[in-house]
Amino acid sequence: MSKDALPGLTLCNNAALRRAARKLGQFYDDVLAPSGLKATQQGLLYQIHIGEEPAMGAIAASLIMDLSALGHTLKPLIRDGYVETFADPDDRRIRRVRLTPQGLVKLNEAMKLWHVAQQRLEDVVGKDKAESLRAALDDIAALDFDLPPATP
Amino acid sequence: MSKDALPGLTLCNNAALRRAARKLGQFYDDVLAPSGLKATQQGLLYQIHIGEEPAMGAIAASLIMDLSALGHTLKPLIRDGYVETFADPDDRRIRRVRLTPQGLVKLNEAMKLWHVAQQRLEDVVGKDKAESLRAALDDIAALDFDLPPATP
DNA sequence: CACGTTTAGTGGTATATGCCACTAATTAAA
DNA sequence: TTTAATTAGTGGCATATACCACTAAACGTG
Repeated sequence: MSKDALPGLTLCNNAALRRAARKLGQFYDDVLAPSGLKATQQGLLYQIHIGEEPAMGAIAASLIMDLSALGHTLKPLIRDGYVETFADPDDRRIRRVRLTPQGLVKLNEAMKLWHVAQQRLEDVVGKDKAESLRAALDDIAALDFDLPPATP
Repeated sequence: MSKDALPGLTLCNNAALRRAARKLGQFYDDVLAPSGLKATQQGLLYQIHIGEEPAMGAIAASLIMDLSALGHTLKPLIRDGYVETFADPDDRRIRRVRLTPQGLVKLNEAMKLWHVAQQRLEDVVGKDKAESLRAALDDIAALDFDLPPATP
């Protein structure tokens, strides 16, 4: 017994989620490491890729991420030349995002590694279990906890 | 249709996990806000509390967190006087951690709010579903992806 | 059309987390 | 016991993410 030195007592849904996220994040990051991308970056490039030059707000909404957080996360990818932004000509408030050619190459490279990670995980936990886990996580992501306001 | 502007396509286990973690984290953070603690901090205080003056390494192992990350996360809590560290007299490499009296007070305050969040979540998703989700997450956390090395 | 409001992003600040290099303390080996 | 290897943390640097205050652009109304 070297690992679990303390009782996990993971009764907290949020704590359990973060813990699992750290674990899984490390795994995906490890597998993706040869590409030089983190799993979060690969995921972001992918999200941009599947969108039609998505606006930042649209990406943030899809990822359930704060808009400013997205802006910050995007910076290293822009700096490294994988992504570029441009103002929407019809509404100059809107900034759209697209992959550069190098970004697309890098994404393809990372996707190969992603498949490896994804496959290895599903080998370990089982395809069904992984699928139902994702479904449960999507449920969480889709929840609507409107804090019961006084409706004044 | 204002929310999901892009197709979620959450096929990636890791992406789904992070997305759910952002969502749930925001919810717990919102509910805990009156205490001035983030959900991560409440969880960390709790983990310290249930341990017997745990060593940093033990806490990090329990939370599946990098040791240095734990050190960083601990800093604001030490600065705010909720936590203190001290060297183990039998092995001065080891730093043990404990709550200060104020830390205990703050934890109790935060736990009340935590119960609210936890309850509200379980009201929304259902107790069984929450429980099985936690079980699945604990499974993930307990996985052992030893990258098949060449075993030289 | 001028003014107030809403919408989309940016920049600053703070926490969360990880990796790496380095130090201190222990332990194991020669 | 003197030295090599292991263990526990620290500090620096980088990304991930959030909230807030602020700017700019578009909208809606009188």
